Amino acid sequence: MLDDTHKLAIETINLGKQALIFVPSRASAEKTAEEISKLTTISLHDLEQEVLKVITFPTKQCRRLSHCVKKGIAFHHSGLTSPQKEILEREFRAGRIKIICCTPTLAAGLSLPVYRVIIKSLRRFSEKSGMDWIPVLEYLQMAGRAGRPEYEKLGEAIVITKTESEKEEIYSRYILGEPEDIYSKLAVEPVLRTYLLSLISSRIIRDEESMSKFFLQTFWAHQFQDLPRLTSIINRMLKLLSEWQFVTVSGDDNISNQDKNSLASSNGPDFVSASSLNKPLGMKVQPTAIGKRISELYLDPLTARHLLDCLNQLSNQNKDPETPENLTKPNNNSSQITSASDSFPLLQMISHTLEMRPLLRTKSKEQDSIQEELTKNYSILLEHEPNVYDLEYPEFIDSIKTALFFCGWINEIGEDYLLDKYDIRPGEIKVKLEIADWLLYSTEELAKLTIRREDINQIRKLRLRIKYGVKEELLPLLKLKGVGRIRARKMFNQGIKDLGDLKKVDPANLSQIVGRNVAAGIKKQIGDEVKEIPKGTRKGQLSLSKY
DNA sequence: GTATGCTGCGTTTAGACAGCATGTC
DNA sequence: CTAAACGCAGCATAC
Repeated sequence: MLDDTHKLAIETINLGKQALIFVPSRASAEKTAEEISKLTTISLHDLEQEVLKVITFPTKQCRRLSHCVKKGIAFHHSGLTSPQKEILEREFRAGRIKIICCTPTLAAGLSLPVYRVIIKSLRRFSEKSGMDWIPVLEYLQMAGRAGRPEYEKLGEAIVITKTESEKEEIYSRYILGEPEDIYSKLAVEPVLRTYLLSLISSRIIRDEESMSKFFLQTFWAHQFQDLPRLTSIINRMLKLLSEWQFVTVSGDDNISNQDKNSLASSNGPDFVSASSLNKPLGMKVQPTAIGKRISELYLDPLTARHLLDCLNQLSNQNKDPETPENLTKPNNNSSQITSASDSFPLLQMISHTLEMRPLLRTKSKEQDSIQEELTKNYSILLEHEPNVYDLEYPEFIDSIKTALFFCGWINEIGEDYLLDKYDIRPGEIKVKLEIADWLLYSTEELAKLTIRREDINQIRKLRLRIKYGVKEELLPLLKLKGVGRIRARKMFNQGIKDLGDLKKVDPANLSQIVGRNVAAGIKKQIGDEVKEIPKGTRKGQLSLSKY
C-alpha cells in the first residue's frame, strides 16, 4: 500500500525539502497527491479555504485539491483554474506546500525550490502504440526541475521502475541516450497554409521570387534541403487559398481561379501538375480583403472557410424561413425541453474547428444521448452531417458534445455540474471559452466583410453570453460595471430585469441584493445620484443559494 | 452493523498558442 | 490491435 513514490515523498518532507512528482495522467496526479496527503501531519486551513473558494460553485476537483493542500500536498494539471495554479506555485515557493504531483504541466518554464524530482513512469499513452516511451527531451525537462540554482545547490531526479529489466532499459534509453533532434513543422499543412496567407497578407511574398527567397531561408529548407517537395506543398496551399478566394493569383494559369468550383480536383492525386512545379515567371499574388483579415485574426484558412460557409448557410436560413429545413425547425413548445437552443448551430460551428481541439470526447456511455441531441437539432445545423462510417464522424459527434457543453454554460449551468455531465474541468472550461470568444469575434469580423448585417447581432449576443455564461435575459443587466453573471442573476430573480426596473427599485432594496457599494455604483451608472443608501436592516447580501 | 480492503471489469489516457480590450465574485 | 492504471461495483473480511 505504501509504494516507493509515497516513501520518497515522505522522506523528502522529513529532510526538510520539497519534491515534484511527475505522473502520466491527470487521474493519477490527483490520486497520488491524495494518497500522500493522508500520510502527512501538516495542517493548512487557510489554504484549504483559499483553494476551494476560487469558484462560486466549487467542483469536486476543487474539493479534492483543497483536501490535499490542507495537508501540504497538491496536484497540478491543465484542469485547474489559473488562480489555483498561482496559489500552488506561490505556496510551494513559500515552502508550505511540500509536494506537487503533476502531469507535464510543470516540466518546463517554471523555477521552483525543488530538491527532488520523482518520475513515476516514463511511459505515456499514445494513440498508435499503447503505452509508449516519452521522448528523452521530456525526461530531461522533468529532471531539470530539480536543483534550480536560485534555490538549491543540488538536485535529485529519481525514476521509479517496476522491474529489473525495465531499469536497464531506462538506463540506456534515458541516462545514456541522446535527446531527439528537433524537426521543422513548417510543412505541416495547417501551419503552412496559415503562414503562407500571413506572408502574402503582409506583402512579404508577392511573387515567385519573393516566395522562394523566403522559404529558402527557413529552418525547414535548411534541414531537409528538399525544395521540390516544399514547393509542391506550397503550390497546393496556394491553390487552395486562391480557390477559397483569400488570395488572387495572376500571371500564372496553373493557379488561377479557373477551377475554383471543382474542389474535387484539388484533392485528387494529381493536385500538383508538372507544369505548376515549374511556373513561368511573372506570377503575382495578392491578398483579398477577406484573406488579409483572416490572417490578422490568426485563423487557419481552413477554419475561415468553414466559418464563411456556415455564415452563408445561416444567412440563407434567416432570409427565407420557409425553406424545407426550416419547416422542421423545432419551433414548437416541445423544443423547450431540448438542452440546446437557437445558439446551438453557431456553437457547433465553432466547436467543429481545428482551433477548438481537442474537443470534448464522447464516451461510449454517452453515444446514445449525444446522438439524440444531434437528431433534435439536426435540421438547424449549419453544416452537413458526415457519413456515419466516415473517419471524421467521431470528431463530428465530439463537436456536438462540445457544443452542448457551451449550451450548458450559456444557460447558467454551474461548473460543478458541467464537470459531472461533460467531464470538463474548470481550467479546461476557461480555455474553451477563450477560444470560443476568439472564434466568435472572428466570425463577427468575417460577417462584417461579407455584408450580413442582420446576422451580426446574433453573433454578438452569443459572444456576450459565452463571455459571461448567462441566459439571454440577463444581457441588459450586464451592461453595468460591477455586475456579472452572479449579481445579474440575483437581481433578475428579485424582479429587476432591466435598466428600467433598476430606476424604479428602491436603493435600500437593491443594496440588500448586491450590497451597498455595488448598489450605489449601479444607481450612479443609470443616472440616479444617490447621496447615501441607508444602512440595511440586515447585514450582508442575500444568499444566492436561496433561489 | 459498519468501516475497510480486495478483486475483477470496463473505461480512459499530457499540454497549450492565436484576436481584442478590460474588469467578475 | 497496442498497455497501464484508474474508478467503480460487488463482495469478503475485521472490528
